[in-house]
Amino acid sequence: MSHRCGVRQAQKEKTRRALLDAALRLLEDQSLSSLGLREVTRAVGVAPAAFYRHFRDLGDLGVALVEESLGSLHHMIGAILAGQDGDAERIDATVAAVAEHVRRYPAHIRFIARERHGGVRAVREAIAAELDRFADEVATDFCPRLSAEDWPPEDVRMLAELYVDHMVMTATAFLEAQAEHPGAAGASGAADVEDAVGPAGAVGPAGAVGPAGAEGAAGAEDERRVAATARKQLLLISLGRHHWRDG
Amino acid sequence: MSHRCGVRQAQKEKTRRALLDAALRLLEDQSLSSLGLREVTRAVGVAPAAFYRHFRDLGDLGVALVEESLGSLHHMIGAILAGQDGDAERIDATVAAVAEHVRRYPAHIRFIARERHGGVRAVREAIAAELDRFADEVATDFCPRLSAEDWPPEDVRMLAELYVDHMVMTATAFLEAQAEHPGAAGASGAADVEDAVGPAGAVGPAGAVGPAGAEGAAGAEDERRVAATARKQLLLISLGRHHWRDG
DNA sequence: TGTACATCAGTGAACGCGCGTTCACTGATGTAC
DNA sequence: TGTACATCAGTGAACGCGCGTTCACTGATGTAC
Repeated sequence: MSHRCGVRQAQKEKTRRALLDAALRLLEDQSLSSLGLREVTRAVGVAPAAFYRHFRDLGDLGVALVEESLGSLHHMIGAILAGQDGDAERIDATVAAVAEHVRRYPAHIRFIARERHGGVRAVREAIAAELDRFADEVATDFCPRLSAEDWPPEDVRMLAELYVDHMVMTATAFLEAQAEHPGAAGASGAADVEDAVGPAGAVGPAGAVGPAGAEGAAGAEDERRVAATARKQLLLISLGRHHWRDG
Repeated sequence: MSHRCGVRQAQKEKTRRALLDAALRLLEDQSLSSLGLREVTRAVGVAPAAFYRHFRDLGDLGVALVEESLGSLHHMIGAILAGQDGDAERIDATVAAVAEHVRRYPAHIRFIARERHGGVRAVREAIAAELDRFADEVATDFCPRLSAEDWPPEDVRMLAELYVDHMVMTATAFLEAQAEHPGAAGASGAADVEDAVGPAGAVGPAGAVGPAGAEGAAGAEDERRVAATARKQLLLISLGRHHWRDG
């Protein structure tokens, strides 16, 4: 048997990663259902037939990209929801974290936004399932806070879904704001996108959401506007949440 | 000159409509960037070359579909926002109207949801511009209510964007709920989709959102759940809105 | 009303092209003894 | 350690196919007199 062997396994994994990365890059300018198998293998530099050693078809590759794209978000949100005290602080931290995430993994976010309602059923369903799990987590993290006020479970779920949808909405808005100014700092290739600990080039610009921002000028302002709107909307939702059980 | 002539103009318009309708139907199962020109002309029953008498390319056709798909929503929302008194009543009316709209024009809504972040730039931009106009209208309709309480313009805009995004979100959720049970009543073809005054077959099922509902069974319940969640979320937002200027 | 000419929506054949998939193969890596 | 055999990731050629676009054309509709 060949489970957990050595060099060959590693080389195969390397090609697989290259296929995923190349596809993700190509998907910045088109949707999955118009992406070509030969287009991907050409970008990687392997024969078209090699594709089939890793994926059944492009839908299969798409499903793999979904898990990769949304997996990293889980930890981020969990950490934020648990760690903060006041509403305003938690909201600021959340919006800043979303902005940073979009900066670091723009292609992943674009992929999710594009394929969430895209033309490939398997991918749509994978995204829906993952976002559902997301809402579960948010509900669980909020539950201790809310059940003390006697929130029925379906109301907790309702709130969690509102938060998740708003997060996706905000991430997409950040993406569009950043797409306006192509001359940004974090113009990294597809290679280092999966390093869990981000490269230095990706940490810097995230700080620019705050005071600094010697960037591509036009886009940074859009980004601040998106952040301000998102914060206000979350604050308004928080106000509603506090008065929910009043009457 | 031939402006506003007779038979020939009418025949041309008829073919154009057939192309739009056929494309919209085909787009229920795929995205615009994977739709083929020949696929559309084949469905209509004309030669591929005939397409160019009406549209430059499929992106051009897509932009035409955007205006058609979102145009009908303007009147609906305006009428609802202006006409109701209490928060709960207005919310109920809005959610019911969105549900009915999705039932009547499912393909239009699916098209907007799919192409809002899809692979064709011109179409994305057309949708963004139209949704922006939407937010303007909502802001204008809400302004008299809110400026009495000294809402700054950017806060009004923030709220309007939240409402528009929530409406798109809700419409999409209804769509997915209805997609679960294909045996619904309003299974009309692409032909009568554009009649402003809906056919009898389309008015019926919309009423089923309320008490009745002798439908495809599984999907109707999903739909009620989506409606209940949307109403609660809008109610929560209303609560937040009322307390917004408190501090 | 009738005739001669202009317009132009739709035709159908042709083109070159890149697609997804298949197949027997090669040769480096892994395994057994 | 050395040898003989097995595995299997990647090759490259071949296939049939449908694509978008072009072009000169046809014939019904529209216009001028």
